[in-house]
Amino acid sequence: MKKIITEENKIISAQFNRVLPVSFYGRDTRTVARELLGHVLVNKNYEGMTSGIIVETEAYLQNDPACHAARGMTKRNRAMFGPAGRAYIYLIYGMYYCFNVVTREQGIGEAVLIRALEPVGGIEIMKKRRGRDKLTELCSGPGRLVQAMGIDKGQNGQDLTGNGLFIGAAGECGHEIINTTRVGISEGKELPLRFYIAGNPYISKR
DNA sequence: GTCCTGATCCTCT
DNA sequence: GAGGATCAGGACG
Repeated sequence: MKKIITEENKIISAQFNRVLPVSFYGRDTRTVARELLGHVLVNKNYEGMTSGIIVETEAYLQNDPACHAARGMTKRNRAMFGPAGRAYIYLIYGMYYCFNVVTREQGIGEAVLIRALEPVGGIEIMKKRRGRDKLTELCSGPGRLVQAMGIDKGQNGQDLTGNGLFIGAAGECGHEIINTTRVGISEGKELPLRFYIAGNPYISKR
């Protein structure tokens, strides 16, 4: 399993120009969360380009008590109600940012939280940003991957099909996907809305 | 205005 | 395994 993904890295690296279209995101949130696994998140800025394979996601649905959008639109969660394929970035615990991908049609507040990446490109930049050398400590958690990728709160609402921040399409990986319950929430934790690639060493623990 | 909470991570013990 | 760091948004008055 691990070998397949590592092999895939080289192929994916050459395929960054193929970007997932808006139609990919404008579907059922659980489907998007599951199908995002294996694709590649890319961020380009003045420091260079960083990228990683998405290995862990969580779906947040509109009628879900754990979802920020459950109580309607506010200034904070406005991006979740925007068009599909946009970024929703917010501050958590006063210190860390979480990166989400907006799904469904405009006006519906649903999104997919990206929880972990397998680092692929710009690893030296990631190490510098994180102050860590171990690959498994670069992107294994929502706050960590935002820091490693150099994602900024100013990118909240940004179109993920354009330049700079986007998700590149990877080929069929043939990986096994585990569907289980979410992490770090108090309500709605019984719902099986977390997805990750079986046996991947880069998923967040717990 | 004040208070409280939280989709986390890191550093200790 | 426990607790601290740190702050924007939301609830309330």
